[in-house]
Amino acid sequence: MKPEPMRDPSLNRGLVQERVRAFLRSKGLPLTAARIGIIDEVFSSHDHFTVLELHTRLMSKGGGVSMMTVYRTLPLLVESGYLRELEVGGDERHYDPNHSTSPDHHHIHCKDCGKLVEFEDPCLDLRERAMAETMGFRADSVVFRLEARCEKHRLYGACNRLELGT
Amino acid sequence: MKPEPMRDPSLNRGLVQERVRAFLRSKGLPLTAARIGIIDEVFSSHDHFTVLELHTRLMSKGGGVSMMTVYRTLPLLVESGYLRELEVGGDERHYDPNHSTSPDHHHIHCKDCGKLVEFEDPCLDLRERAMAETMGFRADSVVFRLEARCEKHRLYGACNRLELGT
DNA sequence: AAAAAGTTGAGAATGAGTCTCAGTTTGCTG
DNA sequence: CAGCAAACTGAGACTCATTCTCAACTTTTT
Repeated sequence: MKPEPMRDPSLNRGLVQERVRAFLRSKGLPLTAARIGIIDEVFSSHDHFTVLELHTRLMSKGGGVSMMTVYRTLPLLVESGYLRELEVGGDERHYDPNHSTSPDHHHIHCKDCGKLVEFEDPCLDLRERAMAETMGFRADSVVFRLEARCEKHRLYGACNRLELGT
Repeated sequence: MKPEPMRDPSLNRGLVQERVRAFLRSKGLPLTAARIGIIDEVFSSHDHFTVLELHTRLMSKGGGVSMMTVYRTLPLLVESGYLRELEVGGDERHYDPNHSTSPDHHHIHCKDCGKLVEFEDPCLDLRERAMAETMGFRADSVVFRLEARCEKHRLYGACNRLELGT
């Protein structure tokens, strides 16, 4: 019996795109060509990206948008709840378009290879929620990040769903 | 019966300062006046600080050191294991001089008030270690950060030692 | 005490992100 | 469909933390 994939592919990206557009409409914000292009591109894949990477992807597909517009639009998508801003150490901002399909996944960031890996751990999730509540925080943007150094290539293995007791 | 304070004040700072100096010596690095002044100031209190804050403190106490030297020295202290670099979102780097006295504490960062709060949670520590090992990481620089929005001033309450079941 | 090795700091450079403002697009209303 | 107010866009200037450079200076060694 295989473990389930971390994300449910049936929750398709087109639906997410539509929901984000609806969010903008609900805020009374014009749905410009630039915004549509950015939304489509952001939610066309599951990959994490930086602002520059996204801009490059947009340019290569002919959707000519300036960096400035990308910088201005991404916070709107974050506000919609469908995009998450990752806080990886370093200069560049990283984004994660999987927030809606798998809200409780976390990240491991390896300082050596720079790789970002996602994982799930229901036990950690419970603990986080309990802690946030106990301390009077809104659990709204709780972030767990495991910052570590991996030993060479032993990194890419059993990264999903630990089966530890408790 | 009061809860114990999070840090043990008996592990005095003078000892930490001596250990850090020994670390530099062991690396064959000259113990210059600038480095001694920075070490003394960093480990003279338990407060988190930014590079600018530390520099200001040094200047106000007559230890005239340039920002450049501060920038160059702090990574050495991090390497010694007695200083920790915090990864708070934002432009400025934050440091935490409590790594040696309380290595397994974590941080809550409130985006509204900007406040950094430390807390301990042995359950989370175990979980972290287990996960790091399972995934083939060196547990050496595991970091847990709870990034959240506090509801006004409900933040400052039961921040230490949660007593949740398992 | 002089040479070798490493450190220091002022100022220039870098680079991600922000600001500005003139010109354009959007969505409404008649 | 035209007109218009309100909002968006982008080129380039700007910010600001951090890094680079290199000549002058300490520290340590011989």
